[in-house]
Amino acid sequence: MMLSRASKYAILSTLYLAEHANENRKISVKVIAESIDVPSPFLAKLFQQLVKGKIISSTKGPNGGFYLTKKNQKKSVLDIIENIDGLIKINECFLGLNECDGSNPCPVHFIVERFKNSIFEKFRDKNIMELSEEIVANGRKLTLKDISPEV
Amino acid sequence: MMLSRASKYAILSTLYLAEHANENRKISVKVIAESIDVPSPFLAKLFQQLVKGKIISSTKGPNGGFYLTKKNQKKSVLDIIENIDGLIKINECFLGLNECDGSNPCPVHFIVERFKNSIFEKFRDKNIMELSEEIVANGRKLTLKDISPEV
DNA sequence: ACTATATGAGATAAAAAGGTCTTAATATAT
DNA sequence: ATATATTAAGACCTTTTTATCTCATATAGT
Repeated sequence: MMLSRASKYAILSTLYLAEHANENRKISVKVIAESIDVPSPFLAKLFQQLVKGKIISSTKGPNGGFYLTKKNQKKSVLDIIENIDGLIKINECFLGLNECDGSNPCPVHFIVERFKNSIFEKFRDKNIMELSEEIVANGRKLTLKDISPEV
Repeated sequence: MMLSRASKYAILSTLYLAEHANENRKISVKVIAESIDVPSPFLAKLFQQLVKGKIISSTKGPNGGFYLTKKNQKKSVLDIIENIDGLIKINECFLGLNECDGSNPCPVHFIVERFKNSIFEKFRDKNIMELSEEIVANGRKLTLKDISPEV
C-alpha cells in the first residue's frame, strides 16, 4: 500500500510532461530532472521504461525529448504505478498479512479499503491529462524542491 | 505513509505477546517466530530494540522470554512504529513532495489525511491491550502464515 | 556528410532493507 | 557449582532499491 520512490518520480515527471510538453515541444530528461528535483540518470532509466510501456513518448536527437501523445494522455496514474512497481504492492495488506479480505480482515482492513477506493478514483478513473488539468486549475506545483517563498 | 516489514513484524508479534504472554508466562522468540511465521533471528533483533524502547519486556535464562508488563500494555501501536521506523515515514506525503499540507496540498493530500486520521484512531488512541482485545473478540488470527482451511 | 544533441541499453556502484551467525551475558533449576 | 535455556550485542551477509556511468544509436540542422 505504498509507492516506491521510482513510482513517485515517474508520476511527478509524467504530470510535468502533461503540463509542459507536447508533440511540438519535447522536453529533455535533464530539464525535467532539474525542474522537479530528481536525480537525472535515474529518471532517464524510468523514462526508458515508461516509453516501453507506452505511457510516454520520446524522440532522439536535437530538439528531441519526451512528451505525451493524445493516446498517452489517456493513460492513468495507475498505469504508471503498474508499469514501475507492479500492482501487487499497492494491493497488499497494510499489516502484511497473507490473507486479509472482507471476510478475514486485519484490524485496519476496512479503513485501508476505503482509502484505496478514494485513491483509485483519482489514479485509475481519471486520466493523466484530466488529473494534470485539475492540478493546474488548483495552482499546485508538483516538485520535490523546497518551494521557498519569493522575497 | 507505509510500514517497513520490520514494523509489521514488530506489530504482529507484540500483539501476539499481548494475547498469549504475561509476567508468569514468557514466550521465546523461537515460538513467536514460528507462530506468526517471521524469520526468527530478524525478530530477535527487533525484540532487542523494542525492549530498549520499553515497549516489551524480557528475561533471560530458562523459562525466560518476552512478555508485556502492565505498563507495556499501555503503549500504542504507534509507539512500536515510532520505535522501529520512526514517525517521519508515516507522515510523509504520499507522492513524496517536500511541502504538502492543507494550504499546499498534493492531489491526494486530503484523502491521505482522512486515512491517516482513521489509522491513528486505532494506532495511537488505542493501547496495545485494547487493540488486542478487540482483535480477539473478533476472532482474528494475526499471522503471516497461510491460514489453510482445516480438513 | 558532419556535428551536435538527444534517447536507448546495459553494466556497474552505492545505499538501504532484510536477514543470519557467533559469542557473551544472565537467569533458572538441579 | 554446574548445566541449560534464553536474551543481548555486534559483526556479517544478501537482496532490493536507488543511482551512476559508458557507449551505442538516432535525429536535426548545417
